[in-house]
Amino acid sequence: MTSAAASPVRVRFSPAPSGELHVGSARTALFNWFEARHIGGSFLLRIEDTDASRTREEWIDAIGDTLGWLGIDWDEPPVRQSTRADAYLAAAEQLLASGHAYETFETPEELEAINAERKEAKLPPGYDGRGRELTPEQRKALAAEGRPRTIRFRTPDTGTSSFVDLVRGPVSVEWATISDFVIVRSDGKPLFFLANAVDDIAMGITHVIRGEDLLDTTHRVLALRAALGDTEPPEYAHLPLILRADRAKLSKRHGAVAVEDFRARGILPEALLNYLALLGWSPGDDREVMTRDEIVASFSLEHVTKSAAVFDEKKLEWMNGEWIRRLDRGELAARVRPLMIERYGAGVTEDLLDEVVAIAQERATTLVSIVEQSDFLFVTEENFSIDDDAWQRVVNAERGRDVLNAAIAHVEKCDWTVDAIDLRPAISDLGMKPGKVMFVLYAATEGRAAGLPVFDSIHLLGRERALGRLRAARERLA
RNA sequence: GCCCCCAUCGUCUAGUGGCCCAGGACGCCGCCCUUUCAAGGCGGUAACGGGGAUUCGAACUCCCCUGGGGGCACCA
Repeated sequence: MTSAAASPVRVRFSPAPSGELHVGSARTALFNWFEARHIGGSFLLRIEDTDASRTREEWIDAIGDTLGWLGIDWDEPPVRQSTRADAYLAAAEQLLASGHAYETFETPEELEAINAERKEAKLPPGYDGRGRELTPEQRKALAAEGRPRTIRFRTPDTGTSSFVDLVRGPVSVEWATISDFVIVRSDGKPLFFLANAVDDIAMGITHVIRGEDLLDTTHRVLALRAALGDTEPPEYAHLPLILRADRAKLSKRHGAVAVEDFRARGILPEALLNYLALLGWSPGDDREVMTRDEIVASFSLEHVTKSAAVFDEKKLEWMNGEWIRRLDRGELAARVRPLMIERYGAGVTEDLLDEVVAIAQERATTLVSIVEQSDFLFVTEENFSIDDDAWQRVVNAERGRDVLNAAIAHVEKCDWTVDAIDLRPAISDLGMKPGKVMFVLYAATEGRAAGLPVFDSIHLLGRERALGRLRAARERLA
């Protein structure tokens, strides 16, 4: 037995590049990374692109970008499985030679027939092992017919496969329920199980941390490793799945599931990382808003939960608001700037950006909400409009016209500072409670009944534009 | 159909036999503050799926049921 110091922890995140990075995958990546950084081990990246038909180059780059955005770094150059076919095929040959695997020659139609039979017999889909005892001559003859050749791993007929999962404890299954599975396809390409086993051995992976959807495959991979001569299998930790609100699996068909979707919506990486860390893990105390470093310091697979977790976007947004408040103003401005420029173009000056951020930071929940709330500053006067609900409230207000008149009179002659613009005294003079009628001013100047603090907004708008909008509202009301 | 995993407030979770007639957070509701509100403060609502067993004592252990999820293919 080697000591812990002699065998440092090595974990890997191994996405299949068949789309944008899903939050579930991101969570898996995060937990691996947390474990590595907590222990001081290595975090590696492996691109599982053995299935060329599902792989797209741009997804590979996109995954790297997304991980980078989250602040995840990796310690060695990523391994591309598509470049390692020789190693997998060599392993397959080794298994063939040792009798752990064998060649079969069924056509797709024949396999379908086998599955139909098995279904009839109430057996799980799979293979019936009919090719196991073919003689070399028979195999040669079958191949000569031009039949597809695959390589299958011979699973035990009896006995039990078991391993101890770091989060679930002992897990076992009867071998009789697992049929011989394909490790090399008829097109000569290796399959997941083989590539996985070979690479985990080659990369010296010590801890496999992945989603619970892969729990059952562990028995196969372990058998494969043993057949390949491996004597030091890694530890396995299967993370609970992330579910939608209706407890169905989180999928791309319903709402945002890609990390990039949340990024586009103005979720901060700090917040998403923090939220994801708490889906299936807790520090064991009451802390919730935690920095990456705090999470790394406290992380332990022992505190990983066993049951599936529902992804709660409301809580994510709350947490995002917490993070928006924690950033210093300059940093927040830097995060908002690109979104502002994308949306409003050159009109976004540094001064304006800085002021918008200053007044929005206290209440915002997403970056995008800050951008949206400041739209009234960038719209031209011709295009400025008040949304229908807000206007209806103004129309229904008892003394909307009086409020507008008072505001106009004040704004016409007051000093141009936020403090001087304060319209509360003018409204109080009318005998009204400012808080009750302020929405009239929000509607007139910002176009909606609620938004960024209105005195600051008027200040930002400038006297002429603000007066123009207030007067326009007064006229429209007449 | 077969196999595997899971089960505390609506949601994320704390809880590892007495500290629990179950704690925190989000959400929701109410009140307060207030320049609207998506912010802040205070308070409230709300859970151990059911049944057995073990024990002086069970949310915590065991069994059964129920429920939820996952896997099984030449996807990963």
